[in-house]
This record gives sequence, C-alpha cells and structure tokens, in this order.
Amino acid sequence: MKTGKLEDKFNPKDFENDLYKNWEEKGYFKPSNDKTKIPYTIVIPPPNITGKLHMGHALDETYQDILIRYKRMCGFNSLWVPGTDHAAIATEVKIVEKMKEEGISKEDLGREGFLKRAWEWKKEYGGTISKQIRKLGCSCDWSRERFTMDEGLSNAVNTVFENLYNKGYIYRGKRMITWCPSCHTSLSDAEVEYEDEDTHLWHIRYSAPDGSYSVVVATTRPETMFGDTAVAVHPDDERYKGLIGKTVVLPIMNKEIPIIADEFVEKEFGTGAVKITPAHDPNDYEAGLRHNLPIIDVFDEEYNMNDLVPEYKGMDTISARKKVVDQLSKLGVLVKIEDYKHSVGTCYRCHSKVEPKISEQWFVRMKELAEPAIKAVKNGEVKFIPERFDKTYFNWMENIKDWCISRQLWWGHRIPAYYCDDCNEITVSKVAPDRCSRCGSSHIHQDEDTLDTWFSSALWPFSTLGWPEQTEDFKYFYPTATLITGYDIIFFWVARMIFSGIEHTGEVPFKNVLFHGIVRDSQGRKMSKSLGNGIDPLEVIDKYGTDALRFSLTLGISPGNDIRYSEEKLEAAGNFANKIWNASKFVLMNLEQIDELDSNPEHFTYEDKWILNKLNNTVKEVRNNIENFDFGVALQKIYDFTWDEFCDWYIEMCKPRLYNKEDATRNAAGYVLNKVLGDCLKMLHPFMPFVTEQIYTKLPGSDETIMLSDYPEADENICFDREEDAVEQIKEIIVGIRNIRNNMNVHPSRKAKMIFVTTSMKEAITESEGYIKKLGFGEEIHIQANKEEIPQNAVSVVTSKMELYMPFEDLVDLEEERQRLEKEKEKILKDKAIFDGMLSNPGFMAKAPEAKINEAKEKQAKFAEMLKAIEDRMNGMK
RNA sequence: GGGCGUAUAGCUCAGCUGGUAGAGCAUCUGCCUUACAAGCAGGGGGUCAUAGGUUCGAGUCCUAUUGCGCCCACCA
Repeated sequence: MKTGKLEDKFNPKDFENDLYKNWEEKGYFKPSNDKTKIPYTIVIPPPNITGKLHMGHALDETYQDILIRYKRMCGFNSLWVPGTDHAAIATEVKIVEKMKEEGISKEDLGREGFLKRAWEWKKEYGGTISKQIRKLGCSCDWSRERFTMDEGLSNAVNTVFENLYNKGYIYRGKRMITWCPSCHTSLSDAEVEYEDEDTHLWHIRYSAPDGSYSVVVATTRPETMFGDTAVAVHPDDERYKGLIGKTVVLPIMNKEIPIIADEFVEKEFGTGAVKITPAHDPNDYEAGLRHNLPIIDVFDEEYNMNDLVPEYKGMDTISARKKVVDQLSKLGVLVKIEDYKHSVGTCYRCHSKVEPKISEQWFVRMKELAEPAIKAVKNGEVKFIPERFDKTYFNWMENIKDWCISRQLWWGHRIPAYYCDDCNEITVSKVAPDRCSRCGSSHIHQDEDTLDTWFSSALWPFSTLGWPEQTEDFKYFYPTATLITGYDIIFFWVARMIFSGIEHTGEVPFKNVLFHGIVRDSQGRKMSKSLGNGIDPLEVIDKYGTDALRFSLTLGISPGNDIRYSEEKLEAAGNFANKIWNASKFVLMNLEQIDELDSNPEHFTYEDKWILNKLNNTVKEVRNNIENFDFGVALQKIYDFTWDEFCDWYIEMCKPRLYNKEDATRNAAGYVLNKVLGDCLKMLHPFMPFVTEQIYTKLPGSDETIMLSDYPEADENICFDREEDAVEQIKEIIVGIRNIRNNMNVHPSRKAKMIFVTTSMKEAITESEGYIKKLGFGEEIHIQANKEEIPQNAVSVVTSKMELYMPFEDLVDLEEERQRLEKEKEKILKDKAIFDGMLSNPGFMAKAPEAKINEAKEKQAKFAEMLKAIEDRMNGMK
C-alpha cells in the first residue's frame, strides 16, 4: 500500500503552525454555503483587548473548538464567530496608565486624541489576540471576525438604545449610584466587588442644643458627618422614644439636626442610633427621601473633601477621617472606638474603593425585561450546564435592580442622546439628528457619556451575525447553539444576553450554556497579576505543544468545576501524543508491506472482531459524552481505548500475522489496523487537532483533511459471525496471558509448553496461537479437552472457560506454586462471596430487578467454575 | 444572614440514571522484546470527611455536623 511517512521523532513544533496555516488557507474553518445543512453556531466570548490571553481563555477556546470541530465532523454546518471586546473601562484604565508613564493625561489629548490612541491600542492588542487564538488551534471563521465597536455592531447598539428608550425601558435620572473615584465614572452594581476590611466603629456623642440629653451614634464613616442631616432611631426603641422629633447638634459643624424614627434602624446594632448622611450612603439616601431630609455632599468628584468645611478642603477620605476623629476626641465627644470588620466595595477594574454618589445617569429598567429571561431558563429554552447555575441566575434576575448603563468614559459607544441647548429636550436617535425633535433648534449636543461595555456585549450573539439587518447569516445561524463561558460572568454577560436576545430578536440567543471553572495555579490559587502566578498559555504551547495544552485542560475535568494547572498532566499529554505517533509509525510501516486492505468480515480473526467491537462501544460512549458536554470523560475513554486496547493488545496480537507474508488474514489485519487507528484519530481530533491531522493524512484512503472527515459512528448492527464469542474469548485469552506474566517465571529466553484444557475455546486459541506464544512466552501449544497427562510441576491459570498449564522442570517450586494457588483461591472466594451473599439474600432475590439477579448468577457461576478448577489442580498436586 | 460547591490512593482529579472503588503522576519489582525508555510487563497503596437515615444493596439518594472554597445581601 502507498502510505505517507512520519518523522521518526514526534515533535509538535514540526507541524502545528503549518497545519493551521493550511487549514485557514483552504477555508476549512468556513461553514459551507449549503443552507440545507443544519447549522451549529458558537460565538466566542470576546476576549478583552486589554492584553494577551491567559489560561482561562485557553480553556474557554479549547472547549469551544472541541464542540465546533466535533459538530463539523458530525455533519453540521459549524460556524464559530471570533472577535474581541473593546472592554470600555478596562481598556481605558490601561491606556490612561500607559499615558501616565509618558506624562500625558486624557485632558491633554482631548476626546478625539484619546480615541485615536485607543484605536491604535485596539489594533495592536486585537491583532495579538487573534494570533493567539490561532495558536490554540481554534477553527473559527476569521472572515467573520468582529469587534464590539465595528460599525455594524455600533449600529446594533444605537438601535437597541433607541428601541429601549422609545419603549420606556431606558430612562435618565438622578439616583444614588456607585462611583469609582479613580476611574471617574459610575459603575453598575455588578461591577462592584466586595472585600473585607478591618476598621473601627466610632461612637460619637451628639448632644442636645442645651445639653439636656444626648445620643451616641456609631459609624464607620466619621468623615462624612459634615453631611449628616439627621440621626435615626428605631420607632420602638424605648431608649430613644422620648427623643424622637427633638434635635441634636452636630459636633464641629455646630448645626442642629433632627432625631427621626425609621424602621430600617436595627436596635441591636451599635448604639441603636445612626447618623443619616443622605449624600453618602444608599440606606441614608433612602431614609432621606422618606423623611425629606436635605442632601449635603461633602466630596468632590475625586472623593476629596469639598469646601463645605474650609479647613478640610482637598483632603482625601483617609486623612479627613483622621482629622475628624482627632477633633472629635479633643471635643470629648468620641465615646468609644470599637474594632470592626465590614465589607467595602471596590472597583472591579482598578480595585480602588468605590463610593456611593448621587448623580444623573442613564438606566435600564430591568424588572419587566428580566421576566421572560427568567422564564426561558425555567422552561428549558436555555439550558445551563451544570444545572446548578440556574439558582445563581434566578437569584440575580429575580432581585434585579435597574441597570446603570452610562459611564463617564471616552472609550466606548457614545450614548445616542442629544440635548437641545434651547429647550432642553432630549432627542434619542440611532442616527445623529441635526435638530431638536421638539423645537427644531439646530443647537443640540450629544451626551458626553459612553455606555457600559456590557451593553454591547449583551447583543453579541446577534450583532455579530448582522442584526439589526436581516442578513443571511442572522437568519440562518441565529439563534446560536451553545455558549461556553466561565461561571464568573453569569450576571455581567449571560443574563444580559438572554434578556437582550429575547427582547430584540424574539428568540433566546443560545440553547445551551456550558459553564466551566477557573484555571488555578498548581497550588490551587487563583492566577493573578498581583501574585505573579499566572501561566502564559503560549509558553506552555512552546514547551509542550498546543495539543498537549488542550489535553491537559480537558482530561479529568467536569463541567463547572475549577481546574488546577498541572505540569504532570502536560507531560502525560505529551506521552500520549508520542504514543499515538509511534503506534502510527508502526501501522504505516506495516501497511506499506501489504498489497491491499481486506475488509471482508469473513477474514476477520477473533482479535479483529474483538477490537472492532471495543471500538464500536467506545465510539458510542464518546459521542454520548460529548453530546452531554462531558469532555473529560470522552477524552479519557479515547485515551484508554487507544493506549490500552489498541496499542497494548491489538497491535501486539497482530504482529505475528503481519510478519508472516503467508498468513491468510494478513490483509485483514491491515484493514483493521488502518480502520481502528483512523477512527481513534478522528475521535481524538476535536481534542488534539494537530497531531491527529498530521498522522491521519498519511493513512491510506484518508480524506484530504481529518477536519472534514466524518466522525466515527457507532454501528448498531455490527455483528460479525461469532461476535459475542470473539469478545468473550479474547477477554479470556487476555486474562490468561496476564496471569502468566503475573505469576510465572517465564522470559523470552525461558519459554515453556502450554497446555490448554478447554472445549469451547479451541478455535479461538488455535487461531491465536501465534501471539499467545509470543505474549505468554510459550514454546508450543497443546489444546485438549481433559486433563490427561498434565505434569505435577506445572503452573496453571484458570479462567471460567479454560485452564492453562505450563509445565516446568526447575523454574517453579511445587510448594511455591501451591502457595500461589492458595492465594488465588482466596481471592476467588472473596469475589464469589459477594455474589453468594447477594443471591442468598431473600431481600435481593425478591426486590432486585431480574437483570441484576441474572448478572449475579452468571458471575457466581463463573467464580464457582474457576474455584473448582483451582481446587482440582491443588488436589492433583498432592 | 442567605445560597452554592467541594471533601475518593502519597499528589492532582474522574466516577452518568445506586449493583465486586478508577486514571495520570509518584512509589516498588522486572525488562533497551526490531512502533514507542516520552516505553513495555507487573506489584503495593483507599473503612470514598463524620454521624444518622432511605434501600435487598449507598462513594453515588436524604438529613445533620465539620473542614476548605466561592457567590449573593444596603445592618451604620
């Protein structure tokens, strides 16, 4: 046969890059134009253009590629849309940082200058990212690559904004929002991360104007006291009942404020009295609204003190706090300082402390939009894998608050709202209007703010496919099949895509969401910049190859669980690839010597049928596992089958046939080797795309590329003559050979005669003589029906269908053999006892399903046979 | 304060609808047997966190407890 040639040494660097280039050039990643095929669409969770890919991306992309390649091979019209996200705040922070190093500020450049810089940044990092995704072997359609700020996608953003505004879902209003003093922008609730902080609870005495009574308040924020406009107590609190409605004097400020009653106050907490600072605390803000309290802001935009109290002007919160405490202490009104631990909000991008702030912002009213999105998951239109993330999702969606979508940033989609300088009317329009929609004045100006980066991400599954235009792609590929992402962005992204998809396209954006965990370092810690424990996937690829990286991120992983980076697993992956490489070398070498492949089942030997059967089962299970997103299990099965069954047994069994040119089944062996190896490679291809392609194309009769070959299919009708027997009998032979190797003192140089006592396996053993002798170190083989003429000093192997004796002169001591048999007997007894117990248990007999009872009976009988044979043997030795 | 995850061999982890505990690495013993020493053939090693319960039968289902981790929540 004509076959290709493999390099002698396996080295992934020899071919990975070239193969990818070839795939891309040939257009294999593009879906076919045949619209009668069923589409299978995945849109990539677009990596942020803030930097390069990390292990989390490698994991995410690997799983997507597994599915996309698998589905493509299964005959679906696979489309994987790649792209990147402008990541508004994250990118802007990075750019500003970099500018700072150069001594430039945003203001120096102005909006336009800054945006120019940002686009340059995008060009650089966006390019890097797509290069890296290619390195990972991802089969995405690069001709459809998208960026969240592309023209089409920006149009989608404006359209959605306008629609939601017209429907009344988007409004502008003055609310208490979260403000990041470092990024100078508002944040949504989801963008706040909470951290525990050790601080104090300061107890401060506020006294009556005439000093006749006083109230002690407890606070963690003494520096905000200048903005206090009341003290609140619980209406039922006996301690303070008489004081409600009276006033106290704010120390330092010497200003009278009222004592009010409000149920939100916890009697047990602190002193039971709380200072109310409506401008700087969400609770206080609400209380302020309820009681019509004035709102007094004490900070400027950067959260330094304003000029409310001149001597504090310009101080940051820390020093202001120090000074206030100091001053209060001097005034003798600081009653107590208590240690206290509480959580403080931080910005998810710059990690500085965030502050509540009253500000005019744009919001999306969420409650109604969330409802159908909740329903879609409840009724299974969108399925989460694993299911448990339903709860996280429901919890968030059912308690959802309005979404603050405006950001005081420059990098992003500018809000399509225009203010009239003459009549103050707001005109919202996806295309920039030239005059006010109410008074017609041409003196209008656009809102300075941009949108939350997640506003555009929420549209990603359909904006990438051309929506709002009814493009061919949108009509055919939408809704997408499966979203694969980390569980850490359920709120940010998944939830928002679901409600957006339903609202704007009338359909859920995807049917399945596969959640994976986080990649941790070898000690189980989160990889992070500050710890410096991040691992660069490209470095791993450089050292072990892409296939190995993908393997290590897949094997033994279950959906939704975090995984630990492990060098060992990478080595295991390399070993596996090397193993396949070598096995393939062997197969190719031998196929070269063969004239033709003989696929006639009548020429198949027992081991041929055995391996084809095993293959068939493996294919069936692997397909099932992949369909259920159990990639780790699927890969394990491919690994086990390829290494243990195919390489360790089948190839070894084949050798005598291959080496004997006269063997009538030699060509059949060639066929089976080619078939099984080919199917192993195909099964493995979605997981390890490169090595499988490199080998596959060398096999005789292979397709142009493994990528477009058919994924192996289980043949329900696979039923060779004597098929069941073949499987069973080969199993027996394997057990026999294992036992010999295990217990007998035989070597290639120390062979012995083999006497098989069996009737049912005569044919199989005769046919298998060649490899039995080789693998079991037999000199010659005799098969007989009974135990005549078996020498005393023979070792034996007993299975349920056969007994095997190997007579030795001096190799095995009779007493040693007796002891070995005794051990063997004990083990069988132990095994048998389990089934004896089951079958003698009236409960089991009465209630267990019949199949289980029969199974137990069969096993019991099998062990009984083995036991008898071993006892016979021991008796014979006496 | 709620919710979730996790606890299985020395290490890292699998184990689907309950039916004699698995893998990789590590360890020990033999082997350079013409595909492979990144390998081959074998061995040792687990009362599946603890306590109850359901069941003929539980690593697998239920309840409680403990350890570790995560998420959510406006107690100053």
